[in-house]
Parts: sequence; C-alpha cells; structure tokens
Amino acid sequence: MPIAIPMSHATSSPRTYHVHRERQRRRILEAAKTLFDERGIDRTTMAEIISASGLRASTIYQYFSSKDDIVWAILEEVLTESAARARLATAGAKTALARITALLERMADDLTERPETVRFMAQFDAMYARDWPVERLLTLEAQICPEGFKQFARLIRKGIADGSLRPDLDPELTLHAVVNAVAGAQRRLASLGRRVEVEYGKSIDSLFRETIRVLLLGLCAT
Amino acid sequence: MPIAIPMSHATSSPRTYHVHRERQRRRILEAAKTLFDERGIDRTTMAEIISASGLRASTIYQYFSSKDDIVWAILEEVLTESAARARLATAGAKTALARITALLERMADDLTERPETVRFMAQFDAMYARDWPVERLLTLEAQICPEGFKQFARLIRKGIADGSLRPDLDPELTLHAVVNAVAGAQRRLASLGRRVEVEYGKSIDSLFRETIRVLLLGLCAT
Amino acid sequence: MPIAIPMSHATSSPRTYHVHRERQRRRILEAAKTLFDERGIDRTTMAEIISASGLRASTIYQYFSSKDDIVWAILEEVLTESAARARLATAGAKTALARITALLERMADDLTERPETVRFMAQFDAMYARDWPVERLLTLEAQICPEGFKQFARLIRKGIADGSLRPDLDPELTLHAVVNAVAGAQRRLASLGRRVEVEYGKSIDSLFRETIRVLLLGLCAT
Amino acid sequence: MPIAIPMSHATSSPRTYHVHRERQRRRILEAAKTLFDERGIDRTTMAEIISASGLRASTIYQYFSSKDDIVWAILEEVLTESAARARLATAGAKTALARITALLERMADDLTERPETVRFMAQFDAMYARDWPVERLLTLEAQICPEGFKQFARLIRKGIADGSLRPDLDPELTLHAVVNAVAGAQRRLASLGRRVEVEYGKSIDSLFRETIRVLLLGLCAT
DNA sequence: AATGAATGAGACTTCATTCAT
DNA sequence: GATGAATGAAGTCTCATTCAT
Repeated sequence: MPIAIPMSHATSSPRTYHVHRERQRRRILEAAKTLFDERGIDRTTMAEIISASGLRASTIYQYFSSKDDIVWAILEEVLTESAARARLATAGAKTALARITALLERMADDLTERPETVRFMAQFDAMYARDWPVERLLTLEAQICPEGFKQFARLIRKGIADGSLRPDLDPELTLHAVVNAVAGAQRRLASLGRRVEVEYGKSIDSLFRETIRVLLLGLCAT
Repeated sequence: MPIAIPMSHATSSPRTYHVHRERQRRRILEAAKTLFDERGIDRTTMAEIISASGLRASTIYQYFSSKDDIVWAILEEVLTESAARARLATAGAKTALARITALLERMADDLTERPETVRFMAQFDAMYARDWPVERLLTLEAQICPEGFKQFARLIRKGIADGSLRPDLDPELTLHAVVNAVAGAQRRLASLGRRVEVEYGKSIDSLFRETIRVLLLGLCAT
Repeated sequence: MPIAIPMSHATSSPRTYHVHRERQRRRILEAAKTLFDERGIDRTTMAEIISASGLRASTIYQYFSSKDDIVWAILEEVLTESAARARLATAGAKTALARITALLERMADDLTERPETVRFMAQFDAMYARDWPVERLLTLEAQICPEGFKQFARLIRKGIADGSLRPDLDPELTLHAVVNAVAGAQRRLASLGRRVEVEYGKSIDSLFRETIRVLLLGLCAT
Repeated sequence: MPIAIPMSHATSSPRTYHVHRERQRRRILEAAKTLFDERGIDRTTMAEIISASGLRASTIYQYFSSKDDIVWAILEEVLTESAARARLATAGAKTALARITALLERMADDLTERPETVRFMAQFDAMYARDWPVERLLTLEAQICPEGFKQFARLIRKGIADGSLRPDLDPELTLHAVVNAVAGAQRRLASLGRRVEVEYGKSIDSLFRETIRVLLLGLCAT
C-alpha cells in the first residue's frame, strides 16, 4: 500500500485550493456529460466515468456522493445555463410576440449549437422527471426562472389587447401549450438526430424553424 | 410399411398449441410493458419481469432470447397498433386539412387513452432510437406506414391549390415539422404526466388540444 | 399442444424399426462427433448437438440418456474401429518387427485419414481418462484388444532371440514405452494441427513418419 | 504554492503495494491451477476458484478479467518456467547428443516432479491450442524460447559431422519429430497417470525413460 | 485530498434434463 | 417414438460504493 502523503493544507492558499477543486469537478462533469450523451444516462457506468475522467473511483466520491448526484449536478448546470440564455435573449423584447419569438429562436439556436445539452434534457424528460424528488426539481426550477411564466402571461394579455395576437387565446393555456410543443419538438429532433435528416430529407434546423413559424402564425391575429 | 410417422404438425391441432404459446407470450409482454412504464426500460431488470410474469426465468428465455428482444417486440407491437389506429382515423378524410386534423385528434386520444404507450415511445425516442440497428427500425417502419407520408404531402398540395391551406407552405417540410412537433409535444406531456398539471394548472388533454389548435390555425389560409 | 398420434408398432416390421432407430442414432452421433472436434467436448452443449442433428431435445433423450452417454458411445465406436483397423493391419505380420512396423504405419495412416478421430482420442486422454469409471474403460478395452499386448510381448521376445531386435530390451517395458510415445506423438500432432506445420515448417505426416523411423531404428539390432 | 500534490507513486512505497498484490494474485493462480488439474479446465467453475482462493468473486475480477485470463496467466507461467528449466539444463552441454539428452532428461524430471504442470500442458495442447489467438501464442513462445530450435539444428549438423549422430538424419525434421514425440509421450503419461501403471504394470518414470532411451539409440550412429 | 483494495448484491443468461401427452 | 413446454441449478461477470491509509 502506497504511503499517503497527507497534503499540508496549512501551506496552501484557499484560492489555489478552490481552483484545483473546481478543475477536478469539471473534469468529472465533462466526462459524464459526454458519456451520458453517447451511451445514455442509465447505460453509462461509474467505471466509464472514472476512466474517462482520469481520476480514481474513490477520488470521484470525494466530489460527488453518487452517480445520481452527478446527473443532478449536470441537470442543474444545464437548466441554469439555458435559463440564462433565455433571459438574455428575451431581455430586450417589449411585446409578447417579440418576446415569444426571441425565446423560440433561442431554442432553435440551442438545438444547433448545443445538441448534446438538448439531448440531455430529452433523456431527463423521458426517463427521470417522474422518478425524482419533485421538491428538488421545483426548487431548482424556481431558483432558475423565478417567475418567468407569470410575466409572460401578462405580456400575452397585452398582445391580445393591442391586436397583435389573436383575441381568442387563453393566455396561460396557450403559452404552456406552445412552450411545451416547442420543447417537445426540439428534444425529439435532438434525440433522433441524423436519423430524421435521412428519413425526412430535411435538415434538423429547417424542420425546427418551420415548426416555430407555423406556431407563430397560429398565434398572430390575421 | 413406414413406421416412423413423424408427427406432422398439420395433422395435430396447432390451435391449442398456438393459443397457449400466445398466452404466455402476452403475459411476458404485458408484465414488461407495465414495468418499463413504471420504472423505465433500463431500470427494469429481468428479475422483475420474471416475477411479474409469473413464469420462471428459463421459461421466459424460451419465448424471448434477451431483454432487448422483449423491448423490440413491444416496440413492434406499439408501432403496429398505433399505425393501425392512425390509418383507421384518417381513412374517411378527403381533404388535407380533414386528414391532418383527424391524425392529430387521434394522437390526442392516444395520449388520453393509452398514456403508457405514448410514454414507451417517449423512452424509445429519447434513448434507444440511436443505439439500435437502423436497418431493423427502417424495416419495421416501412412495413408499418408503407408510404403514408408521400400521400400526405400530395394532399397538402391539393389543399394549397383549393385555397384551404396557406399558399406559402413547403408541403414536405411543413408536414414533417408539424408531425414532429405534435409527436414531441405528446410524448413530453405523457412523460412529465401529473407534473405538468400541477405546475401549469392545466390538464394534459387541454394543453395538447390547444397545441393542435394553434398549429392548425397556423396552417390554414386566413 | 399438438395431439400425439401414437405410432402403431403392430403394423410395422421390426426390421424397419431397427433401420429407423439406427439412422436416428447415427445422426446424433455424427453431429456430436463433428461438434466435439470443432468446439471441444466440454464446450459442446446439448443445444448444439440438438440443432445440428435436426432432432428435438426430448427425442435425443430417447436414444441417449445423457451427454456423457453420447461421449461414451463415440469413444466405444472409435476404439472398436481403431482396434479393428490395427488387427487388420497386423494380421499378416509374422515377426515382431514387421508387426510393430505395421501397427505404427497404421497409426500414421489414421493420423492422415481420420485426424478428427485422433483428436477425439487426444481429448479423451487429456481430460476424461481420469474422471471416468475405470471399470467401464477396462471392460471396453478388454473387449476390444482382448490380449493384444501379451501376444506382442511374446513376439518381441522372439525378435530378440532371432537377432532382429536389440538384445538389451525389456520386452514389456519397451513395448509400452514405444506404443505410448507413438500414441502421444500422434495425438499431439492431430491436436495442434495446422499450427505445427506453420511453426515447424514440416508436414504433419513427415514429422510423424520420422518419429516412427527413429523409434524403429532404436529397436533394431545394429 | 501548489496544494494539490497528487500522490506520486514514485515517492510512496510501491513495495508493500506490490507485495500484497502479488500475494493475492498467487492465491488465485494456485487455487485455479490445482482445480484445473483436479477437475479439468473447462469443468472448473469460477465459483470453485473463488471459494478455493478465499477471496470474493468481485475481488478476483480486480486481478483477472475473466476465467480465460486466468488460464492464460497460468499458461504463461508454466511456459516461462519450463523454458527456464530447459535452458538451465542444456546450458552446459556442448555436443548435440549431450544437449538433446539433457533436454529429454529434464522432461523426465518434470514429469516426476511436477506432473500437474505437465497435465496442464496436456489439456492445453488437446483443447485450447486451436481455439486461442495464434498471435498471442506465438508472441508468448517467441518471448520464451527465442531461437532455441535454430541453435539445436546447428548442433545436430555438427553431431552428424563428427560421427556421433546417424548420417542419414534431416536435422530439422528429426529434431521436431523427436521433441514432439517426447512431449506427446510425457503429456500422455501425465494425463493417464495412475491408470498406466495399473494397466501396464510399469512405473511412469521407467516407461518415459525407456522412451527416451530408444529414441536416443535411434539417433546415434551405430 | 487521494487512492488501492475490497465487496455485497445482483445483473443477464445458459445448462442438461424431465415429463405429460 | 416424438415432442412442446417447462425448469432448477448454476454459469460468468458487473455494479455502485466504501473504507483504511
């Protein structure tokens, strides 16, 4: 058994410490993310994460307490980043239509630029959403898009009032219906990937943008 | 004077034989289907299927050669049935609009009546579609909706011609975009289940039908 | 379950019966023999024998009571045939030298003409000889080369007497030593097969005949 | 001020580590070796190796990745040791005859002193030699008796030249024929074991030494 | 903080064989 | 004599995780 040289904390600055710790954490997360995407979350084993991250099994458990913990950390990261991007994208928009459009465009860009992230969400939606502690999910979401939807609904009402959106819309219902449809479409395209392009003869991007166009046409007053 | 009259299956009653075999097969398939829905395909173990089906492990392997084989059989079944329902629903429709509407309504009914089936497809889309032999998938699909989409696109062209659909649609592109969006929305709602109702305060059915309504509005000429 | 049509024995002649039974038996034995050679006795499964023979599992058990029983039947067959060939080959030989030479030549021919049979014996020697009921083996051997060795030793003594063989041989010891060496060489060549030819750059047959030549030179009076 | 001094193996004591790991490895190997000899390689199960080694199943798989891997490790060991012994034994020999004699004597000693090892080789020759990656076998052999045979053949030529060996020998052919015969005889005697002594009424050792004697007589010039 | 070693529980699958008909 | 169905026992191997150092 190798002799463990206990690392002397006294001599190291807390900064370097954090930098190191964060770097290791990232290694693990990146390795896991890639594998989750390539092989599926459930089919990825700790052994694979271990060898891809270059650390030892026991070291990894100093950073994450379980495989689920890793999945959860990635989810958190993915949700946070994507909420941030959404907030950024919709920041300038004044009308409901502009805002919705900006949001959906953002999702189209995500699909193109970070398909792995979208696929991760797809796996999560399809397989884990139901298993996992609802509480934790809600906490996470609350903390992320604090009250995005409320604001949104208000904007829609304004849009109806100023005549830019159809008058017969139920603001909340329509909003969720549209967002869900776009999310569903986006994730499905990301998951099926190349297969849709081969089968349908259309690029993923054009399919997704057409979806958005038709939905927006359906929302607008004629 | 031949003595070895090998028992010809033709002369024996193949009925009883098949009835029994089919019944056992169903037991396994039903047990697996339920478990796949409750626990997720990957998280379901053969041991669970075995005890849920009431047969012994070794007996099950006389019917299916592996766990994948069971998943595959269910997929086949699910696709076949759903294609049949779709064909039936769209059979009477004469115009593109009527046909598309009928197809989407059918998907709404599926979501309500057989959410487990939709959830199974959701899992499949998100996790297996990429792993599995494309060939087998294509063969299966070909055998199931032989040339459904071609016909569809033709109808859309007619709809544009007679003025019931927007003139600025790209038939093939729009068709696939809409179908993908509806499938994506349907599967996402089925997967998230109760969670959406709690979070959004709307029933799954109303959300899905609103999605359909908006999409159709987007397709129709004003 | 198919209805079993009981075969009426009354109407069939006992001859046809035996012919049929023997044919089935052969099918099984041939299938097993081939598989034992290709895959090794232990690695061959009943399932493989079943599918190679074209019969059903349960039918096979009407002919042989276990896998061991099949192995045993093949061993019996192989020993019987090879003893018969040996007897035939040595039949005309009058002197010890001629007889030994004939026997060894026979083994060379066996190696060339029926390497599978030799390989079967090789497997048997290496793996089963110790496991199996010695009694049964002795019975079998007794019944096969009833007292071959005794005769042989007598001949050797005569050979020494008439000056054709070295005077310093211990008849029994030498005989068994030579026979064992030739059997060992033969089986090893059969087992290693192509590999020896590649590695040594000599044909199996020439190697084996050289072995025989050197041994005979060693036995002969100078 | 670096804090993360990753523990360098160089600075820790690799000795203790290796000592332990090697001891465990040996436990497994010894247990397997004994069982392979008692029950046959194929008939030995991992469960048996596990309980004989005193380790747990999962621990064993940290040392060897499969049962085959264990077999292979034993083969490697056996070949290496036996090559070393052969080299040692023939080291002093100057003439071809002396060298061959020394080699064969060595094989006789092996048969007496380590019959299990010889039996292992017997099993390997009879059952595995053909299955296994030829490459790996060749690599192993190359690394073990680098060019032993070439040297040997040269010596034989010298022996013929100086009149100690028969002039009518084909050096390479004779060499391989003799070595193969002796190996075959040795393995057969080891495998049949007690059975030969009972049946032939001669000790294994005397039979084997007689084999060697006759072969050498056959090689020597009269 | 890092890691070598260990491990219980359980994964999926195959085996040779039996038996009712 | 033939066979479909069944099956207990066992097979090999992997999993996520822990713990002493």
